[in-house]
Amino acid sequence: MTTKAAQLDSIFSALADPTRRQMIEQLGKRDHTIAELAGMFDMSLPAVSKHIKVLDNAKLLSRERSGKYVVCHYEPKPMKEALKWLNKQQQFWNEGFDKLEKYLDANSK
Amino acid sequence: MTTKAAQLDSIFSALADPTRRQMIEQLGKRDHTIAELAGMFDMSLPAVSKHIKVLDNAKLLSRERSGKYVVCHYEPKPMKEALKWLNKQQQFWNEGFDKLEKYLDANSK
DNA sequence: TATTCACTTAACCATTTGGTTAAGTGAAAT
DNA sequence: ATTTCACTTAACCAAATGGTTAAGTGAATA
Repeated sequence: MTTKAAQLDSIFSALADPTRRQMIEQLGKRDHTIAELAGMFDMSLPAVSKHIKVLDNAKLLSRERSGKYVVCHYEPKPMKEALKWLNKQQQFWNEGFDKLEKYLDANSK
Repeated sequence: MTTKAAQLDSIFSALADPTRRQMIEQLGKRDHTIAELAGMFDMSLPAVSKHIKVLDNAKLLSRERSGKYVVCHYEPKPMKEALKWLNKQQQFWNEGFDKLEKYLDANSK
């Protein structure tokens, strides 16, 4: 199965915002409640809630109710999809580079 | 020197659009003129020109005049910056996972 | 049961984005 | 010199983004 474009759309646009990248960085270390995340950034709770929603839509995190708290948990799978695309791109580029190198080698005698 | 947030902003938002990702895929294989790229996508030249500009601002490509043509050349450096961030994120996450594994190992006897 | 706490949703606003068509520019061809 | 080709910029538009404050919801506490 190949990654759908729309999936990469939501992943890359989720990662395009510095606040959201920082949130991911924090969640990579451990789970956090929304209020904890809000405490790290100088913006209103609704603003934070919106960012979380964007990350949730991109499946970069999952939310779970724990009593009156909502705990956010980092989900690594979409990140791997992004890495896959970037690596593939680099690989193709390197192949092109290899071709050039081979050409240069073959004609350098 | 550490990658500035604004740099990753422009890279990830450039990659958030499917048309621009396809352009990068094509340019990864070989250079193309603007008109060639335009031919691959069902949109006006100005629309293509705008996308190219976004990729140029993110330094994912360079433009050079060649007679009356403008040739676009793929630049791999920003892609490496994106890969660096994603890998770092995965690495931290894996470290956390290792910690969990170690804990489980230590308490499994 | 009423209140409070931890969010979420709604309504609003300014800015950005991604497209359009029309006008401008610079090199090539006639 | 004029026209044509390959863009680029300008002006416009609708939709999306990222923030705000105010109102709504669901679980815990008094």
